[in-house]
Amino acid sequence: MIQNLNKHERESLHEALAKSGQKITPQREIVYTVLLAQRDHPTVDEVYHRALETMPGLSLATVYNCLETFVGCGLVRQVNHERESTRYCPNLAPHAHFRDESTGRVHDIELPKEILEQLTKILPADFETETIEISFQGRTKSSTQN
Amino acid sequence: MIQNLNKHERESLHEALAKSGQKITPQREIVYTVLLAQRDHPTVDEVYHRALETMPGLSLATVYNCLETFVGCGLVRQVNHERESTRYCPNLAPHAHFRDESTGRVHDIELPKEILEQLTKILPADFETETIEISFQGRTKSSTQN
DNA sequence: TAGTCGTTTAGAATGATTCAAAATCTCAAT
DNA sequence: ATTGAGATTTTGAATCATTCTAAACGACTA
Repeated sequence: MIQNLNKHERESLHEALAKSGQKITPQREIVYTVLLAQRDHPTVDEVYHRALETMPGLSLATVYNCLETFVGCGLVRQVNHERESTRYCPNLAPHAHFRDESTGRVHDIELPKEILEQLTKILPADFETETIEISFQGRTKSSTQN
Repeated sequence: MIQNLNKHERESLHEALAKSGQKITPQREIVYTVLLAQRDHPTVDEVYHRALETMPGLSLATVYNCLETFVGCGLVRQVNHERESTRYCPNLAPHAHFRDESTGRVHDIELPKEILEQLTKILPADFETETIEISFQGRTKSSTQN
């Protein structure tokens, strides 16, 4: 059902973990695989249930741990909307998020780097940015459920 | 300690409530007053404790209710960062937020409307935006605690 | 084979927020 | 002024995502 990681993906994972001095474990591989398999910004719980199919007995706490690890080593981004459960996104290119209020789905929106540059310019001189998050909220008209 | 609302502020409040068919109550006036008195993006709990000084006996649930009401009628904006407690902001002009990681403080950043316009342009044609949130995360260099 | 250290696990704990039900208040109409 | 209907407030319990704790496990090294 869920494809294994390909060579390149496995390498990213191993490299990122190694770089921050952490180990490769079956749990981490599966959680990462689940994230790549369906890039729909799943919640922890969704990741957990998808991963259970491959590894019954996996615990929810481990999924929390794995995802936290990935965020820590820059493999994955967190996506928050209001106070809803945190969602996870393996897209590392700079992008914004659009949350469709009618479906609850989150879509990635490509973010031209000029806009990012302009944004950093509106900050006072002594403000140093580490992260910029841009999120849209609204509805899609046609809703061809893309 | 906390100034009363001035004529204009009181009007905004009454008008906004009236427009959405809701009543004016002492609790709502005080909560709104607290928000205007110190525009430092307080959490519900902070608003609650500040308001208690003027109205002992006020309940936390009421503060939740009032703030929800204000958000509902567009008087106040919510500000979320990661999974921290929601903060509240009575600044209605379009602006972004900068969260200083070293102090935890949130600063308003004026947002030129050209940028907002550009942002809406990066969306696919059938995406209709209702809200755009932009938040920076980082540190201030000088930290003259402005 | 034993020791070390990071990881996983289950379940308890936390903390922000929401809910439920009863008491109270506001305001328009009398 | 008084009343009544409906909105609001209050208290305390409930919920839910997330974090914590402590024990078990595993991989690797001495």
